[in-house]
Amino acid sequence: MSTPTTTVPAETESGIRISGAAATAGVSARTLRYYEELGLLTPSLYTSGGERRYTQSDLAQLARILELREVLGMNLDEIKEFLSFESRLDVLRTSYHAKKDATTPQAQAEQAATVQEALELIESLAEQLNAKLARMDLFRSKLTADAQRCRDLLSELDHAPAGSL
Amino acid sequence: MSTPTTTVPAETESGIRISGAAATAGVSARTLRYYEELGLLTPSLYTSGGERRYTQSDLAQLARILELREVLGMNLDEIKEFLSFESRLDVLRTSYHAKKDATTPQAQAEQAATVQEALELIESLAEQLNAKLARMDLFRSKLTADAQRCRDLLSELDHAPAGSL
DNA sequence: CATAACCCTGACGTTAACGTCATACTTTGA
DNA sequence: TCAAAGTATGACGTTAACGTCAGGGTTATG
Repeated sequence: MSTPTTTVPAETESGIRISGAAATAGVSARTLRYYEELGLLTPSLYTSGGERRYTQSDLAQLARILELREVLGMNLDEIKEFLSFESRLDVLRTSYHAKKDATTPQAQAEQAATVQEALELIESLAEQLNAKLARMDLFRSKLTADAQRCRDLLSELDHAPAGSL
Repeated sequence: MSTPTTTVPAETESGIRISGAAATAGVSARTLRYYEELGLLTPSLYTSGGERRYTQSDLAQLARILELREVLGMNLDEIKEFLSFESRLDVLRTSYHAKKDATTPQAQAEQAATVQEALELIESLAEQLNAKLARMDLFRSKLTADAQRCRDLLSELDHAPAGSL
């Protein structure tokens, strides 16, 4: 309300600092630097002094990376390839819908090839995923059966009070 | 048909040799030796000369280990712990059903504790598995959606012949 | 029964994915 | 403005899960 005496509440240069980003993602700062080194996640901006500042979308990207790693068990190279295809596809989609077919036939052919490649990657991934899901489900049913047998054993042990016979 | 002149088809000392076992399991001989070193898989017998010979049940055990590793993403220590609980449970079950409650109350309490522990391990594992399955399923649906969008894009590109407009 | 084809036990090498530490610079908050 | 807290950049350390190689026995087989 009064004269703005440069009393901005926080963050001289806005964005999340590296340790904050690491903490919210549940990883270490070293991990973030390492991912950047591999080209997996580059912070949206740097301060003039050279510090990394992460945005929300950076954090979202990071979450995706971690999901690919933890849930699908991909290694960082596979993740990089996957992300690369994804972003290439995104570029294609937006550019395609923006400047509707103002492209040359050669460019169109290239685009089609990229999409084709991405489609094949995705389908192969989906196939592997399905196979894995099936095996995991089978394993789960075995597990629940085992658990039931444990419970049976326990109730037997309980209902045979001390030294019956 | 004729006199059996010691013409046995194969294997002086029976059992599968290490490279054969490794080949059928799709791993290396080094891996089998390593697993033995960690106490994960000990061959059922050794020849007098000191060579490892694997049986079918050894191979089955190996297959389980690999499943735990590949499908569930366990590391070898976790696998060892899991297998240990499983075998302990097996011992309990058979001994319990054999010499029906000829045990002391203390032994019974111990058994119950072991079963309880195993049950908890199994349930926690099942829980983690379910969580992972859910996340994977969600990922799968995203993947199939992506694939569909790829196909849409492709058909658009195809049906716009060269430089339409 | 000789010999090619395996196998044994060390023991050192390798790779991915970070951990840790030193040194020097930046940012923040009183 | 100035100290405390955080950060950057090397660079070396670490761990799991094997790979690989040497030197020397063992097995299968023509």
